[in-house]
Amino acid sequence: MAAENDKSRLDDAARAGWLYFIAGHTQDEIAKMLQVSRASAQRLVSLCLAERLITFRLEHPIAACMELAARLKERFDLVHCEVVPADPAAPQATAGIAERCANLLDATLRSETPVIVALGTGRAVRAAVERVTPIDRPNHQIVSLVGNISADGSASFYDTVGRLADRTGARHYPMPLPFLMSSEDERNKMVRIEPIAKVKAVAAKADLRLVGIGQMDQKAQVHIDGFVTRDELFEMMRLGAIGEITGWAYDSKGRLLKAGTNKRLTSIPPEVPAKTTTIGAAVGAAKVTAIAAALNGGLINGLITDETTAQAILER
Amino acid sequence: MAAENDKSRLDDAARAGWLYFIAGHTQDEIAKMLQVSRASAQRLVSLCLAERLITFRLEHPIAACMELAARLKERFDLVHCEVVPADPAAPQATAGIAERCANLLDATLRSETPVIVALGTGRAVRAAVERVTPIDRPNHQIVSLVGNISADGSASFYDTVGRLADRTGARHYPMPLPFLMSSEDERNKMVRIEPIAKVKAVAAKADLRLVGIGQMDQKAQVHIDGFVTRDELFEMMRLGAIGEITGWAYDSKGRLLKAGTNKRLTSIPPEVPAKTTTIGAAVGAAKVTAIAAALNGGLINGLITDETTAQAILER
DNA sequence: TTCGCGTTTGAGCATATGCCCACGCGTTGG
DNA sequence: CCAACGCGTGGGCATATGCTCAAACGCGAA
Repeated sequence: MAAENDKSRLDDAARAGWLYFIAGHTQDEIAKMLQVSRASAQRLVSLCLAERLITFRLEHPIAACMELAARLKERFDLVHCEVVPADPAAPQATAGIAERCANLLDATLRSETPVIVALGTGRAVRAAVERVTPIDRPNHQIVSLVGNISADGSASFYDTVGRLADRTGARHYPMPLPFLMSSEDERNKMVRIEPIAKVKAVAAKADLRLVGIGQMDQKAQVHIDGFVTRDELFEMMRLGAIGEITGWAYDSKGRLLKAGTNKRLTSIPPEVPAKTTTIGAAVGAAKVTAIAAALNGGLINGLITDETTAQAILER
Repeated sequence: MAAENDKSRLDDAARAGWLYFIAGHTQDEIAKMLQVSRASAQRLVSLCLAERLITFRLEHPIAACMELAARLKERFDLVHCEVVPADPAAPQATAGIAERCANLLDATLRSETPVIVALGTGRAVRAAVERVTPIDRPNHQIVSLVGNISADGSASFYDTVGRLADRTGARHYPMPLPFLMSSEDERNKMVRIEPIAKVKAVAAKADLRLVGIGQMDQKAQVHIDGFVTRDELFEMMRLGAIGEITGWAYDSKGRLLKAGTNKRLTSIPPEVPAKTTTIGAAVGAAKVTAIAAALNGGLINGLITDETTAQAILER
């Protein structure tokens, strides 16, 4: 009896679901057709969903991305996650994620109330800034998390802060320091001087941090860009470094190293775990380990990546 | 440019559809996520549907039935159509359709305003009547479309009208005539006498006609039940009869024959094309041709059948 | 540059939906 | 046998949705 009842109820649920989703009738119409109250029709439709009698299939590449993003968000407890379709023609292309980062920046900067945006390193971040829609927001503040003077004394071409400020009229705070100081003592001295302390103070209040994620291997961007020497890189690798965010090297568990270049680094250190919305932006097979570690260590609480990379992170 | 735009628009539509149907967000939430107005979010979801980016799949046997019913309704312009799941154990079982017929009768009779229900022949109709929920509706009227006296002079066991009246307290009008008269003249005389004319008048005002559909072959129910002789049956078949409704034989195009037993038949003739809601109830491979012809000829404008039969009708 | 045309946008409203509550019916346990 | 319980039901309300319409926008032509 109970089974019979359940069966007929599920039949009705299926009927209702069919009429609702496939035939496109309203629940009122369905109620009349099935000779029940509208409330019951609603329950049947709802039951149809609950019992998974009906499934939705999205026939579009985006679907997989949405799925991956949802899983990443769930798994790593992220406040924000976006996965863009992989570009088969250019697996390393940052264009896709840069567009999304720009969109995120646009959304943040659109606010009328003053916001503080902190920027880290990375090609994606730089490309994102180029794509931000110009908008006049003089009350916003843009702050750099990393020194913009490279080893040779020239200003780094990663002048993302300046670029973004240009587009928004916001006040900006580049960090007028070399990436690395020559010693721990000197670093500690420098970060206490007034202009730097000011930058730190602003950064500490940031509403959004957007940072690149670098892998620490022979092709590490920090080395390629000349911020750390080959020897420094190898030392950090020996110490267990597998990734870096704004220069701060961390190991495979996402723990910041307390040695090597990290002791001489002028960059503003990440919060651990991230409390401020801190979005990592990175793609590529080489970065999978670094991204996963950053996620596990709570160095970031948001991620923008592509389909291939997202897949790899989840499959680790 | 246009293509690029369209593509990104479809991407957004897919995103919106995913968020709406799969993640279960409201359109308001989606609007915020995608940085558009709620109205636009609604447009995106709607576009997602229109572009068939998303498809619904109902994982339930009922789904196929609903689909078949919709196609039958469309193809033959029916006012009502139901297809019940085929019972693999008993392909000829009328239980399923009887239940639906009973449901239809229930629904009709539940009305407080007086209704007139006309009943034809058929096992499904008889079984349906047995399943009708008793309800007190003394103002309704139940009228028979066929004579209830069989050839041997006894009252037919198809006393569906009486049974249904018992269950509803409705006034009922059996047709106190033999199924066939001995000649056309006699038939014409009989149908003009007062009690019969009254039945005809009531039947003409019926709100619902529920009729069985019989095939005209060697296993024709009208012959098995003794209403027509073997010779009469064969004559009708020779004249092109392939089916009958309330005894009225028709050909493969659904045209009523103007010869043979039809000239001596006392049953109330079908409207052609059916204007009153006239529901045919029948299942079985043997009846496919007869049902299809009745549909094509407009002898019925509604159908209750099973999955197998529905499939066969559509594949003809 | 300005004008006009077609498209897209967001406010607002009528409608549909989801959900809470009190009720009634059938079932179970004492 | 009755009371307590669970479950489904329908009414009613707050919210979400679909749609209309006027305004803004972009785009191409003069």
